[in-house]
Amino acid sequence: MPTLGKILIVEDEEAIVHVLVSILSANGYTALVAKNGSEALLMASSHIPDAILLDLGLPGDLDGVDVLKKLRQWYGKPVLIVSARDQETEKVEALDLGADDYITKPFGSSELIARIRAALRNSVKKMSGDDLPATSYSVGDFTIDFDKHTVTVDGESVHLTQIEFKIVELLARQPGKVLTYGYIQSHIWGPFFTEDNKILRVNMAHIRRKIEKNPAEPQYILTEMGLGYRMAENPDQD
Amino acid sequence: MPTLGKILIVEDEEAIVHVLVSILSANGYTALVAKNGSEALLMASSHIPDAILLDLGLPGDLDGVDVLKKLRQWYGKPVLIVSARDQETEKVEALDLGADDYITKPFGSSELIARIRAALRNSVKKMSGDDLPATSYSVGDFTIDFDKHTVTVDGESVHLTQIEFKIVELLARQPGKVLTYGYIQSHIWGPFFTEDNKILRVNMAHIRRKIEKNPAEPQYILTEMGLGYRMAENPDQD
DNA sequence: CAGAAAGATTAACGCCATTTTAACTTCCAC
DNA sequence: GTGGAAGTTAAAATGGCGTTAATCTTTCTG
Repeated sequence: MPTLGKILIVEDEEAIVHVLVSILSANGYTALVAKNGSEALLMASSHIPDAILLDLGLPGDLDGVDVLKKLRQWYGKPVLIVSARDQETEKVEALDLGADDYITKPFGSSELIARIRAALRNSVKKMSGDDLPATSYSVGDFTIDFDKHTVTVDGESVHLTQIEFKIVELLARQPGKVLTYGYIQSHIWGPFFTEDNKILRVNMAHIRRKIEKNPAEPQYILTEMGLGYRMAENPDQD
Repeated sequence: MPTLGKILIVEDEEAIVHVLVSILSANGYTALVAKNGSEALLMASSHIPDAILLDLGLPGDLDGVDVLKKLRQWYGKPVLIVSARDQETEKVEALDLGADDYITKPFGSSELIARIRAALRNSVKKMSGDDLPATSYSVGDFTIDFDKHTVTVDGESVHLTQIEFKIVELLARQPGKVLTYGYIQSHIWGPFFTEDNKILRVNMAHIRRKIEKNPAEPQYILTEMGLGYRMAENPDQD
């Protein structure tokens, strides 16, 4: 029987490694093991595994988050985080850095295998990138055309600058979903955006002054305090 | 008739063991028995039961809490605590360590079976997740969408603040399971939360005022006195 | 190439949603 | 009843967000 894929386990605790290896091999996967950060990067680059199981609590100079950052610079396949407690902040950080899923100990063998399978499946889907269909989005009297790079309110065309348009487009491609400040900023200004979000705030003020009838009570782009912004959703669609 | 599942009973008192075994087998389950901690760990790893009934008051070097800790490093299936008296601190500790539910002696056979069935159902649901983590949860007229960060009651969208949403999300990701005050607080306010839980109480009042039809008799988020809160479970759903 | 215009970033400040504190009431177990 | 635990409400404190204006940078244009 051919192997279903090579999985790299990055984990320092012997006991956990043992459990993971037996689960993986029992389900047709080949397991590789790295016990610290630098070893993980080495093995990843030499063996190019199909997926990586990464423990965030690693010993040594390179911790889990560092490894994830380094990996994401070139490694396009799934990285699943395996973490002891599910600490919200850790989880958000890891997912923001591009982790594909987050598995909390303890987990059953079937859950682990299911997650790995799902991640592999999604990665294949992502590669063959078939979808990017929507060419425009509308709510109420607001319309944005992604192709033509135009925005209209009440039939009146509105001029937005580069950055302003990008922000609105980002939001309008996932209407109804809250996009965090960090998420928006990383997509507009690249991965090395400043911690502070005041630039985003003034851009939002500009956008609202242009597209909202009453900027004090926005109807198209809503604020989620402490989180980010949300594009209003059209109740009829989606 | 095929068995509904293997249940491991960890209990030292002969009489109780006898009662439990007869209840279980009368209801279609296969019962295994371990009389102390090390025996329990051995049987768990060799037989991989579908659930474990664990008495906290065990004799020997390994007490119930120790067994639970060890189990939780690899065993992902339900562990139900069976405790003699209403020893609240013990129960809180066990729940914090990841126990799935608790049953207080004396208990009726129907209660025992109901709890076991619920635990097994939840565990199956969790495992069979062939896809990524659930994106929403509903009970009755209440729905929370984890992705979109929205909550609706009776079709009406309800606004929750950052902290309020986090609390509800935490509960809704493990419906039916009691989350202790300490567990909730550590997940919302980080590991250095204050001993007192009055802030959590205030937040719960706000949440209930927004989502419950009659906050005095909550139907979605229930209070477990001395322990914590529990999200109502919908027995009918998928 | 210079000067102007538009855009992007920075700084400062006031308001208000959110969070926390505090005081009190109600509920439940013994 | 009594005492501890949970629920409720209102007020104080905090900090996040929106906004305006000033400064710096880029692009456009004659």
